[in-house]
Amino acid sequence: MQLEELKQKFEQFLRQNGHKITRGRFEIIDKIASYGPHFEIEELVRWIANQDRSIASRSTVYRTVRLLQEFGAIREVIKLGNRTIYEFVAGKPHHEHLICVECGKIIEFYREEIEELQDKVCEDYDFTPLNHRLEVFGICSDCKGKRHENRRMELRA
Amino acid sequence: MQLEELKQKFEQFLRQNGHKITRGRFEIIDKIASYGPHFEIEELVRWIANQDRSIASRSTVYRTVRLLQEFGAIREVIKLGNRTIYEFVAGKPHHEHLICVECGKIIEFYREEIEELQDKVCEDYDFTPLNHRLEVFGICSDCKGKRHENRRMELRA
DNA sequence: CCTCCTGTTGCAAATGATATTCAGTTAGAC
DNA sequence: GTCTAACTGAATATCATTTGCAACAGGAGG
Repeated sequence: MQLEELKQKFEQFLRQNGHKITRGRFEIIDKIASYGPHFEIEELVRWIANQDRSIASRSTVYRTVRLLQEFGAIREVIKLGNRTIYEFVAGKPHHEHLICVECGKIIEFYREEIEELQDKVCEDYDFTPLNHRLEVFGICSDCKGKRHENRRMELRA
Repeated sequence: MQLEELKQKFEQFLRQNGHKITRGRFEIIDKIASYGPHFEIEELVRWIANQDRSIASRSTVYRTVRLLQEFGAIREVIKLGNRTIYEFVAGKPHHEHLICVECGKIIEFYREEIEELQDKVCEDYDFTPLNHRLEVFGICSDCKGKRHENRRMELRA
C-alpha cells in the first residue's frame, strides 16, 4: 500500500532532521489519509477530537501538518478568505483546482500546456519557479440553476 | 485623469447601494493610488497613520477596502501564509503574478493562452468560472546567486 | 438653514486561525 | 537503565480582521 511507503519515507525524513518517531504523528497521518483528499486544520482537529480516543491535541495536529508540509506530503492548495484548505498529496501528480463557491466542491484538473506556458513566462522573466497555485472560483454544474441556496463559501477571491 | 473617473464611478456605486459619500473614503482611495499597485492592509494603515494628519482609522481602512473590493477597484491577488496582498486594479486588464520569495518582488504577466486553456477546462467540467488567481512563487533574477540574504517572505505556498 | 433618519466613524473588545511558552513526558543514543 | 533532546498538551499569545456601540455626519425633506 502506498500509504505505508509514505510513512516509511516520512520516518526517514524525521530521522534525517533530528526529529523523533512518535506514535501521534503516524496516527495523524492515518487520520488525514482516511479523512479525504482536502481538509482544513480546524475541521480535522474537531474530527479527530470526536473520535473514541482523541489521538492528539490541537497543537500537535498543527505541528504535524507543518512537518508534513516540509516533508512534502501536504500542500496548501486553496486560500479563500481566512480559510486554508490543505491537500494530502501522497505522491499524486501536480494539479490545479476548480472551487465551487456555492457548495464548496473541489475539482482537480491538470493541463500540461498550462504548466508549459508558465515555464515559458518564467523563462522570459529569468524567474526560477519553485511552486505555484492556480485557483479557479466559480459555480459547478450541480449548482447551476439552484443559486442562492445553501451558500457555503464566500465569493471573495 | 483616470483616477477621477474611477472616483466618480465609485460615487455612483455608493449611491446605488445606499451608502454615503464621505471624505474619508475618497481620501483612502487617494492614498491607495499613491501607494503603489500592491499593498497589504496593515502596511497601508501604518503608512496612513504616519502621515501628517491621519485620515482614517484602521477600521475605516478595512471597511473601505472591502467596499472597493465589492466595487471592483481592488482585488486580493496574493495569499502567502497569513498575509494578503491586494492590488489596486483601477481598470488595469487582468493578469497573473510571479512572486519572489526572497525579496518580495511582484511581477505581473498575462498570457492569453493560459486564460483560454482555463476556459476550456471549465467547459469540460461544465463549470462557470467567476474569477481566478494564479500565483507563481520563486526566485527573481536579481535574487539569483545571492540566496539566503534578506529573506523577506516565507516559502510556504 | 434646520431636522431627522440612516449610514459612518473610531475605539475597544471579540474573533478565528495559528504560533508559542512551559512544565511534564517520552524516544532513543550510549 | 540513564540521560538529554525532542515531544506533547494546555494555556496563553499573536496577528489579521471583524464587530458592537456611542458619538457623529451625509443628505433628503421641509
